[in-house]
Amino acid sequence: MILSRTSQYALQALIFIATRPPGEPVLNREIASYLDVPPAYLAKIMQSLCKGGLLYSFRGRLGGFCLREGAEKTDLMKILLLTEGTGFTQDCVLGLKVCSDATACPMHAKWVPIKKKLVSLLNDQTLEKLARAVQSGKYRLTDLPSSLLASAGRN
Amino acid sequence: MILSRTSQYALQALIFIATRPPGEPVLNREIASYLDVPPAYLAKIMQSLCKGGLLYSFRGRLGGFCLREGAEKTDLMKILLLTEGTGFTQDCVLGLKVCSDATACPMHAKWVPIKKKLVSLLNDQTLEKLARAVQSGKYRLTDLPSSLLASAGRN
DNA sequence: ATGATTTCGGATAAAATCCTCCGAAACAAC
DNA sequence: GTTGTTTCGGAGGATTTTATCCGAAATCAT
Repeated sequence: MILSRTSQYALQALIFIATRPPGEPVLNREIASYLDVPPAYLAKIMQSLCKGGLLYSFRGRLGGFCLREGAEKTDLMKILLLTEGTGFTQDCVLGLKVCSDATACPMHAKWVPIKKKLVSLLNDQTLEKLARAVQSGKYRLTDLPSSLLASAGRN
Repeated sequence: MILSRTSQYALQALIFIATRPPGEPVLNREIASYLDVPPAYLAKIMQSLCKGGLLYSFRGRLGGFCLREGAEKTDLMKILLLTEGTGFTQDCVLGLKVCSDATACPMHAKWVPIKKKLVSLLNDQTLEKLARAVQSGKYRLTDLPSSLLASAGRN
């Protein structure tokens, strides 16, 4: 799997919040139920996104989470840095501790261009863009209802 | 991490075997010590590569593992199919069960081209090619001695 | 045959990831 | 202040991944 479940939940949740009117806190419960992910686990992830500086949180009635000012401009790379750690785009495919242009694994030369494309995509995609894409109705953030699931194909 | 440890060990081991004279079995112990990976764990992986049809194994004296006939032409995709499963290149980035051109997550359209590049690279790289690259001396299969490790940089 | 070597197969342990539970603190409404 | 709601923080459980151990089977040399 290319992204951990934690990362997938985090991305989904942040994009979802970005589709909502800014400044109005969204309940963890609401996010979890919309995305169909375990609420208690999502809560932990939300917590760490707060600590990571992407979200504000409010307790009690009218509480919930909302994006920090300017966080709509946050790109996926910044988020994944929080959830996957720095190695995610830096580590050698074959697992070598050191793999640079100077001293490389046999995949390095061919791998670098793909990695670069991946990184620039992640740097380019912001929560705002992705939220708009969802709002347009052309793309989904959640699974289809299971009644339709059979006919849709996988790729 | 983009590949599991199991996959990394498997790739390293297979490439290493491909650098050795074909038909002469290589000991698990030798592979593990050369690659500096846990021998008992590597043994399990070797076993599954045998079941996957990539290796022959021989017990007893003069035993060990060697590539099946024609396995030098095996591409990385075939190997990763064994070690990562089919989802590795098929699953949706955001984790949706169904994510196709017909009904997609907001990353889908931008993601597909990168995935295609990745898949065709994996299809193109064979054990033979990679083994040659190592034999040429331009590329390494193992970590540098730790005495040099500090100065070499990470990317 | 006997002994040495090596993989095989199953059980088990350790660590990481995924996930749950619960009491406490913060906050709003009454 | 009391009550209801929500996040916070810590503890713990479940599952998967990574890793170890050991007896058994196969193989070869003597």
